[in-house]
Amino acid sequence: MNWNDLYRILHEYYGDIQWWSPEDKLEVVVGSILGQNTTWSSAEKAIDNLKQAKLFTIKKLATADPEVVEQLVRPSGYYHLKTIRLQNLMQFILKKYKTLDNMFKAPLEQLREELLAINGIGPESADSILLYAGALPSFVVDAYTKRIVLRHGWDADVKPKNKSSRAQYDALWNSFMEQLEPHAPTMAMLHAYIIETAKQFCHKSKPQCEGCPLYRFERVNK
DNA sequence: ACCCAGGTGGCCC
DNA sequence: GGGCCACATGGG
Repeated sequence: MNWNDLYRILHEYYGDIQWWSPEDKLEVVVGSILGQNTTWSSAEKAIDNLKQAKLFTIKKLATADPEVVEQLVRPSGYYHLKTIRLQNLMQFILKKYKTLDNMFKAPLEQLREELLAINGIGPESADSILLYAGALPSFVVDAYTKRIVLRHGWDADVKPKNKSSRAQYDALWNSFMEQLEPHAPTMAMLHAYIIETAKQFCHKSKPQCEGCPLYRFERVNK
């Protein structure tokens, strides 16, 4: 499967959908941590709590009492872990770049490595930050992306170096990065299409594939 | 009473 | 490196 073809068929099916246009870049950055392995509505609750508590700035989040933050982010789950991770990230940004706008002026590859070096930031969180907060062209490979790719057998020609989850992420990520133009809006839109398709037609245990545009596409191309 | 959700890191062999 | 597991709350 060529990812540009995937974009074309989903664009034809969904048109120009509006997925998520956050008012605030910090919301994306914080959301990349609080959204880990939870529903977005739960992460949003936690973000609202932080805003209500007037803690929603890099500096305040970086320096706030961890016990206070823990209670506020509780609805998003893993509240102890996520507090540590969130404060790690905020302290890094504060110390190294001061502001998000300044941070996103850094070269993509360098910034990606720096983010990945932070405890609590894995490849998906890093790429979400780069693509959705920084508008930098780094494709996001999430659970939805993996599930759709695996279910359709499109990973056959995407060989990871080993079986670690990180190698699998990298193999898929490299494939998207090689084929797609380095254009953030296109990458964001494709990712939005993938999420929409997975939510509608590609559930984890209960297959509800009826009507999925991807099966139609495969039939046509066989 | 299950199963699932936009992950990540630690530990053990 | 590869396999397993803790982390935690909320919704279907």
